Amino acid sequence: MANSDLLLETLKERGHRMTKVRRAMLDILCRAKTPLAAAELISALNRRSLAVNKTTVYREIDFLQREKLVREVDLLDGKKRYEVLGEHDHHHHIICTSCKAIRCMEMHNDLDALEADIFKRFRFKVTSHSLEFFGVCERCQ
Amino acid sequence: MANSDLLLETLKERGHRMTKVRRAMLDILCRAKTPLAAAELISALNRRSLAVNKTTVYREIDFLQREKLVREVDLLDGKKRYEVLGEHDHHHHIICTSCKAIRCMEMHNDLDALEADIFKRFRFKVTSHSLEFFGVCERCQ
DNA sequence: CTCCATGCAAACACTTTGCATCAAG
DNA sequence: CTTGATGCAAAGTGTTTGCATGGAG
Repeated sequence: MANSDLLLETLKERGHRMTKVRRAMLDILCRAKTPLAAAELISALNRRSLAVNKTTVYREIDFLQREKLVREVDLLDGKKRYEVLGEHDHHHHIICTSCKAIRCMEMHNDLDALEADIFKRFRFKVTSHSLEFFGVCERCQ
Repeated sequence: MANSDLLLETLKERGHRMTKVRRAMLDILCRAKTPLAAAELISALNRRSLAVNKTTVYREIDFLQREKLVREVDLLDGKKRYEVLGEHDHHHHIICTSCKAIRCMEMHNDLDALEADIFKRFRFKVTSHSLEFFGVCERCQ
């Protein structure tokens, strides 16, 4: 989705170290077409002949989240998933409850009006939202 | 939120048994102002002097979900939460990332247009969605 | 050389399963 | 009685912690 070189540059500028795992994880996350769970990340790393420990992966995910380069997504399948937080590629997910396929869906300013309304009604300042759609894909219908 | 007697009646009509735990859980879920996690349900049951095993609680939650009386909600705090699925009380949640307070927010036909659009674009039939807002509540700002 | 990054084992939190017993209808 | 509900212990799954070692800058 995004360019991992850009993200690496960002981290460098912030004074963070560049390691093989960090580079690979960012690259994998950037190329992923759907949010990845920790186990999927580990598999992907292994496929690149990187035998990374799960602890490292979880810690790196934490790090990338703290750096605001990655965010957590919950698709109600019992594990946390992660995706890179691109500059402008705001999107949501469509999950087929039959075949479990996940697909992303671009959207712009989708909930701005709603969030403004929430502020008016509750003085609650929305900083993020999660919005996922569940249903049946064309093939499974 | 909803009336537990109504739900009990529904279950009875479908030929299901009525037990002390089932009655109590439905009542607790109906009175809850926010979705409850399994541990919270157990505490609530204990407060009513019902010493219920966690296995029973998880199994009852499963049952109520299969019966479409309860649905799972994920508020990104690491545990599944559950709430009764009222007839017309479609709502979403607003979660303060500072004090963790949860509040519900009524909404009507909120995403119908979006879901119609999804069907047009992907032939994907949306059956449900999850939408939660994260941010800072008035008091924590 | 100094920290941050990593690996390993063990602990943790939450949820599920297997099997024996109990109780609603 | 029959079948679904319950309890208990144990296992399962995903994630986190403590501590020693390794590697980037």
